[in-house]
This record gives sequence, structure tokens and C-alpha cells, in this order.
Amino acid sequence: MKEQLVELIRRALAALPADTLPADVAQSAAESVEIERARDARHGDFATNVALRLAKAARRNPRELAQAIVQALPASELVARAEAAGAGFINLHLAPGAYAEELARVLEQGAAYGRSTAGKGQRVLVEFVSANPTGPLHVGHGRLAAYGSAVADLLDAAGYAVTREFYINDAGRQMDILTLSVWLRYLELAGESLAFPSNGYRGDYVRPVAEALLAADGAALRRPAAELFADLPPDAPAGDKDKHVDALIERMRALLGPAGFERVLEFSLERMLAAIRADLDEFGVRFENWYSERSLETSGAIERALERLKAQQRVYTKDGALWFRATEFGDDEDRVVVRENGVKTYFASDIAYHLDKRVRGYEHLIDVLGADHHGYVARVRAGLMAMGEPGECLEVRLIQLVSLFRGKEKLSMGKREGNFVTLRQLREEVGNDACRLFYLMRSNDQALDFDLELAKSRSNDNPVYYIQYAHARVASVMKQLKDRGLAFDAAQARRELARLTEEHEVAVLRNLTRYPEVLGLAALNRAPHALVHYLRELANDFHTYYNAHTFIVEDAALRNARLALVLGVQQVIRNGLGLLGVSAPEAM
RNA sequence: GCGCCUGUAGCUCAGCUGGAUAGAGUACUGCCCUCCGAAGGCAGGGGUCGUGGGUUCGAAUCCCGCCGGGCGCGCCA
Repeated sequence: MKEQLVELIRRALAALPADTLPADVAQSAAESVEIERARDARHGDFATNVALRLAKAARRNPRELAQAIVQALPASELVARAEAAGAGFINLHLAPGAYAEELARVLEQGAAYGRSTAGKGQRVLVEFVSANPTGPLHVGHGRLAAYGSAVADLLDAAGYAVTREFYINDAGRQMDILTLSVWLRYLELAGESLAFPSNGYRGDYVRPVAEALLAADGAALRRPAAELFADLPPDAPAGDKDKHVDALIERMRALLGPAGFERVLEFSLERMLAAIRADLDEFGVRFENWYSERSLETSGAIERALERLKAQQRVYTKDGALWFRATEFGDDEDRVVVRENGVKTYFASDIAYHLDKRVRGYEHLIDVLGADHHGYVARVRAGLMAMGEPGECLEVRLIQLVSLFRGKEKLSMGKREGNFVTLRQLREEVGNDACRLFYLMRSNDQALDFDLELAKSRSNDNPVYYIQYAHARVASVMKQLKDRGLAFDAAQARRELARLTEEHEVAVLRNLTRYPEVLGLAALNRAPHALVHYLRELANDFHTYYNAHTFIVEDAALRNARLALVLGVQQVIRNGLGLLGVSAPEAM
């Protein structure tokens, strides 16, 4: 509907004589025509400020220019009246049937209503969650999952070819520490007694993995604890916990050999990933790709990325390490890619990974990251640019922190201590729907206070139920209709939509037909919360209408028209909730 | 010190990338079920948009300074 109006304005601009609007001005203006919903009903249905924006370039009084554009506006079934107003706005009043036509489209298109082809099939890779496979997902990951998933779905609805990817950080020291932790618990279960390192993973989730390992391999991996701990640098508090744990890892490799170490690592990784996958799956979050960091090394991708940097003269050696000239591309300082000890940094695999995304043919890359990762955005972009990729192809969306509250009480969470609240616990307590909607209610760059009490409450404080209730209420009306021995006559409804003239009906229609616009904006701005707010408003309009009028009336023509309207509301709520990963129940 | 986010009604937050008289929820007060689910609806009060400048026809929105809050600044991952 909005697009059709924009087109009308464009044609009016093109039709203006050159002495009113110079051709070159008209040309550039046509591309940037913007139309918005009028906020005040007295200003009609839609308004545009083109005249105000063009006045200077055209050297004309904005009011007169607006007047001229109104004169040049081609006739349309959509617009009943156009007028210049205020400082130079053009207000458009829609024809009575315009909204009804749009409602008919809602019912015809059903689940497809609101989708567009604006993205033109551009290939977009959305990477999100990408949690370390060293422990279960916690509530912070939940927000990344809900947001990334919703953004991906929004982009899909907006006509982009979206791929969802989870980057598995299965290389590096943290993975080694997990491997060690599992093995130590395994040794304990096998009968060894030992002092668990303070820097190891102490969470309860490690033990079941160790039990499974013992069940699978028996005592084959058992080594005497005395040998393991002989002559090691002391643990904290007396010594250095990092040195201690690194020495333990070294010793583990020595005692088990490369193959034995690899066995424990693979086993642990597989278990941890399975748990993460199950968590996300039950949360309704799916990925097309699971991309392994380790595969970057084995495939030679890291080496290729480094070669590319070398070929471009973007690296140098200092203090025995290899440095990337990140400052030449806007970063604050140069970054190490190969350490003095010859080991490549995490950053090296990261730029290799991002280069690989481009090599795989993705035109646009979206990274959804926790806000604490913001410091690394500049360097990854610098890396891409140094390798000859456009810096704009990388878009990073930072997600601010989540704090859990039980009423007024803030729940403290520390990761290493293992007392953090997991995503699974949260879902089990408040349910998937409330979880998803609460995660998405706030803008991503707003810190989120997640109130468990509110999320659980089945009251009008809770927006989840408010929206779902509107959907269920329509289902209830249809059931009532059937119980009375009546049926919805779609054909008659289609002919009688003009009967929807009550103030409340017009209000519902007005908001209902905004849906495609809201979707487009939410996708463009990567802002699922805009959709949440919209759905709440639509539900509000519906509830108001419901209280003011009876739908199942004697007059069959009016009845069917009204039912068409509420079915349209139900459809849009279902479509919208679907994109957010929230269910739309028939009854609740 | 530097970087990112943030400051709007008592509280929690929107504000359509610069538009017309700044909006919701919640809390508070008072109403509405012989009627399709009251998990609902209606009405009311409540604001120097942190602050000081600037840009222009027009600023909560853009730019600069200051004040307050959150997060981050390793040859960790």
C-alpha cells in the first residue's frame, strides 16, 4: 500500500514543469521519496515531506511546491483526497475501500502476507551464539540466540537469502582446559584422588561427560595421579593458576600421547556440542551451518589468510612475533597474528574465518555478538579490508547484557564458579514463549533486566499473554460461531468489506495494514523489538474492538465482514509471532 | 586515559534514521460481564526528553563540550 503511494508521488514529481521543479532535482528526489503514516488522524492517513525537502533546491516556497505536487498527482483508486498542509506537508486521505482491499490481501496471502522481495535474494550470513563448547549455554547466550534467530527470519521475510551459522570455538587453550577437566573427573571416577585445579572447569556438567567416557573406554585412559601431579608449578593461591593448569595439560599430553589426548578432546567436544545443539533446538533456534574453528587449521584457511596479508605487505616481525598492520585500516593498534612461540592467535583464525565467509560467496556478513566483544570489531574489519574485501560487508550487531531478577532481587552470576543460570533452567522456569518475547522486547543495544516473576505471571502485566490472548480470542470466536451452527462465508465477506465503517474497525484496519511496513523497517534496522511493540498495539486495537462490538450478529453480511477483519488480525499476529519464534495458540 | 552502549512520565521502555500537539506498559483513582473467554475494555492526572552550546524552515533524533550509569581495552579465547 505504501509502495503504491510512493509511486504516485514519483509520478507527480516527474509530471511537474521544469520551471517549477528543475529536472535534475526531480530526478534525485524521486529516489528518496518518503511517505509515512500520519500520526494525527486530522492529517489524513499518510503524509510526505518531499516539498519541504525539495524547496531549497527548487528555490520555491515549500507550501507552493506542495500545492503544485498535489495538482500534478495522478488519479488513483487509492487516494480520495490530497492536500498541502502545515509548513509544506502533503497529506493523503485514502479512499474508503483502500484498507478493505488490503485486508482482502491479508486473507488471500495468509502466511505469506507481509513478506517482500526487497532483499533481492542477496546472500547474507548471520553468525550468532557461537558459544565456547566448554559449558552449557547461559541466559546471555539465550538473548543472542533469540535475537540472531529473529533477525535471520526477518531478513528471510524481507527477501534475503539467509544462512544461519554457529562458529564452534573448538581450538585453543579453553578447549584444552575442558579436555583436562573431563579427564580429571574421569580419573576421580576411576578411583584416583587428586586436587582439582582452580582454573579447571568445575561445573557439574563435566561429571556426566567423564562418566560416559569411563563407560565407553573403561580404564584405558587411567594414569596414576601421582605421576600426573609430580613436580608441577603450584596452583593458586600459593602459585599461578594459569601456569599450573598449562603444566597439567602438558603432562596429560605426555601421559596419554597425542592420540589419547585427542580421544578425550573429541569425546568431550561431541558431548558439549550435543548439549548446546539440543538446547537451541528445543528453543526453536536452528542453524544451517556449524562451522568448526579447528577446520580452519586443517583446511589451510589460516595459512592462506596469512599469505594474503603477507602478499599485501600488511605484516611485519617484531619481538619474534608476526604483527598485522591493523592501524592502517582504522584499528587502534597493530595486532599479533603469530606469537613468539610460533602459535597462531585467535585473531588469526578469526580473520581467516571471515575471509572464508566471503570466499563461500556471502555478500553481506552479520555478526551477532555480546557487547563485551565490541573491542574486536575494528580489528576484524581491518583484517578483511587488508585482504582486499570491502569493510562494509561486515556488519556487527552488539547485544547488551542480560541481568536476571526475581522480583526486585538481582541474581548474581559468575561463570567460573559454575553458579550461572543456564538457558535451559530459564526456559524450564518461564517457558519458551515468554523467554523469546522477553529477550526481544527491548532494543538490542539496551541492557536487559529479565524479571522471572513477570515472565511467569499469567496476568495483564505480561505482554506475551496479551498478544497470544488476542490470537486465541479470535479462535474462540470462530468456535462460538460453529457452536451456533453458523459458518464463515469468505465470498460474502469479500463483497461486504465496505461495511467496516465503525471507528474501532477503521482503527484496526489502519494498524493491521501497517504490518508490511513494520516488517520492512524491523528487517532493515535489525530490530525485532519493533515487531514486538507493533504486535502489542495491534492486539490492543483488537481487544478494544472486541469489547466495543459483537462480531457474531444477525446481519450475515456485517457478520462476515467483521469476521474477515478479526481473522485478518489473527493472521497477522500469527505471522508476526512466528518470526519472533513465539507460538500462537488457539486456546490458552 | 581510549573505545562502544546508555540517560525520555514515580518505575520499565518505544519514538518509524530531522517533521505537525513527545507515546505505550506499569503503578495510582474511578467505572464496564443477563452480551463471542474480565488472561479483557474505558476514563483521569503525571514530562525543562541528563545538561550547555551548535547546525536549519523544524532537533528527543544530527555535531561538539560537560555530568551520571553499563561494558570493554593481552603474544587469553
